[in-house]
Amino acid sequence: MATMKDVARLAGVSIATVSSTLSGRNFVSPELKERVLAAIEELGYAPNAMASGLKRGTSSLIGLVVPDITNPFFTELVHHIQSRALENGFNVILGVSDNDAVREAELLRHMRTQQAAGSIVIPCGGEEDCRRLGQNGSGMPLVAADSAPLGMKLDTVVLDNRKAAGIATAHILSHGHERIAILVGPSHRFVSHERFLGFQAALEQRGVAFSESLAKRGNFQVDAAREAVLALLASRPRPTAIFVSNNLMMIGLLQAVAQAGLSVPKDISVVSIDDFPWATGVTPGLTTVRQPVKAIAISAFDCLAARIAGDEGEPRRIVLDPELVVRQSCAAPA
Amino acid sequence: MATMKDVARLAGVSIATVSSTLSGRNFVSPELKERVLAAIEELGYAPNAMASGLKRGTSSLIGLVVPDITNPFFTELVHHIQSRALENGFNVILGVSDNDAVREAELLRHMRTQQAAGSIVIPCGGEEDCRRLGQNGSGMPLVAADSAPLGMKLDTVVLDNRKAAGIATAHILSHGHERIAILVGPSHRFVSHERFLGFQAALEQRGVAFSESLAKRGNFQVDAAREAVLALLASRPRPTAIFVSNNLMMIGLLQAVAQAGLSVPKDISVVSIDDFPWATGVTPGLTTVRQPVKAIAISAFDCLAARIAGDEGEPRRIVLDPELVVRQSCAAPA
DNA sequence: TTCGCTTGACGAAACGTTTAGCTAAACGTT
DNA sequence: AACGTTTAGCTAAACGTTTCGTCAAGCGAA
Repeated sequence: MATMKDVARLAGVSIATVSSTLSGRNFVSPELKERVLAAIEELGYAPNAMASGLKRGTSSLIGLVVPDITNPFFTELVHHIQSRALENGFNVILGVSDNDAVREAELLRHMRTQQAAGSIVIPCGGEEDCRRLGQNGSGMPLVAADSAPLGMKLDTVVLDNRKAAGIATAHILSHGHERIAILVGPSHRFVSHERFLGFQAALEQRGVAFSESLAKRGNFQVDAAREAVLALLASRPRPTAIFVSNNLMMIGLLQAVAQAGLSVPKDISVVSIDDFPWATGVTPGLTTVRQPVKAIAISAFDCLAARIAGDEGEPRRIVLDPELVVRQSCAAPA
Repeated sequence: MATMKDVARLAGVSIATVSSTLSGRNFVSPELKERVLAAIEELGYAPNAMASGLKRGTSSLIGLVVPDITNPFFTELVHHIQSRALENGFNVILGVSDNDAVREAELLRHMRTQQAAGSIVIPCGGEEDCRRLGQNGSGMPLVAADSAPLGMKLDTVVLDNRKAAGIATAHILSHGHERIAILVGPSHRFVSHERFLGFQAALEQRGVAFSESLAKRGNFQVDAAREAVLALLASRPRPTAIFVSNNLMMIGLLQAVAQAGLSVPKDISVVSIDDFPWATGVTPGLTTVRQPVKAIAISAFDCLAARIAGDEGEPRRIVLDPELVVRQSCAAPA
């Protein structure tokens, strides 16, 4: 592999001149510049980011740690963060924590070892684990996105979860439903709690009673949601609508409804949080609350970039607004 | 950020001893080992992969370049490659080429600059672009997965695309269909071509005529597929079944069928290549040909790992078998 | 005691960059 | 002509590791 030394020798200049040519930090005469570029071309020289990073004490890598890349919401987030990073000259090291806080911490150590200039994490743990993230003494800037509780000593970028649940619930209520069930995520997660509160608040505002028996607390995954919905569908009186607080649980719901031989929205109305890329491919189209995924991604990256550039201000919290996407899965009760 | 020097000073040993303790390459007495570990703990020392990589002339990074991370098939591939890599002590730099061969090449240059020990690429281009990948003179080992044409001078890991199309088509034929349409991907892509050939061969074997008017050539994307299917559904005599040669086109198909007020499989049967994580969430369940995603991922990584370890053998081609997953989207014609 | 041998630990030289500091040539002033 | 000033380009010292060769101490054998 050719090095600067080789380029310098071939071009008949010093390595400092090669370096200056490449970085543009010092003036190099057009004549030498040309010779250097020709030598680079001829040797197929590519700079060595490790050497340069070592010397400069930083890298153009950022870490990105997500709980589960197959969840389309996270996939899209990764996608947007990656492309924003690329536009800004950064490469992304991807880590999948698999919803395991221990692995998450381990991956962040990896990022630090790789000298990542900073990292973005979508915390998978409960509030306790998140608090530990906040005490990241590593010196590597860290930004938490999506499921960051209040009070982390970090920049955080989150959805207004209460509002998201609120507009979903309000939409259901506006069709005249009164027995509305909810699928809640894992109780130790901040996101679940917020969405649950938003749901309750919306009911209360409309004067509709909340019944604990209609609240199913699961784990944000497909299977648990299916079982929960089967139980709901078997109960009497059956709820006429279900608010589903994330996308994976929506899949479980669809499975359960099909299995019970019922149909949406004739027998039961549903609205969920998290839009799907394929929400338009199913019949009926699913009414969902869309997160501003791209805006979350960009805000998170830009926060991180600011920290990398040396911003030392107080931790910021950016809260973004959801948007209701009305399709056909919510209708008036039978 | 603490360095080995700091650790050495605090432990009262040389940096060589610290290095030996960490790498285990030389024997260190238990006593010193303990002092070193204590110092590491106290200082919160983390090794600097750039320095070590620079010295050793290699890194524990691998590049992974995919055309489009939001396609669930690629998402899953990324997921499995990432976890296999992690198990083997590698971190993954993710690059999304966005189906652009220029960007793909650029990303591979990035990987090289970052001193990736090797890269896995899912080529997005046609045969011409792929051939260029084969002449990668960079010295960085490269493995192509999923859509690699024959004759690349690279290790390749691919699905048996002809067989995949064959078993899908045979399944359709076994229900008695005779007017079978096909949605083909972009014609310059090897994968499309192979799947098309598999389709034709299966028809021929059963003595069913192939009609060019029932072959719709698209771009593997949702929108084009929807339009193509709308045209097919409007044609008379209408085809009774459609073979869809990838997952995104399947979404387009579902949209078109809903838009035309028809239903699967009553009015039209469908079978597609690429299973979806949510294929079970739609009604009716989609009959698909599943790619052995995990096996592809593992093979690709293991090939790369062998090259990184110094394997200098001839380029290998690993061909893996598809599997038919029967659900409810294919029935007898009306 | 002396000699070689083993062994745990160390010193110092790389790895490929960046960059501070220097040199010498070229120029404009007086 | 002598002087300072500018400037293109160079030299060499880092950056934090790994690793080769060295060294001193401890040991058994002669």
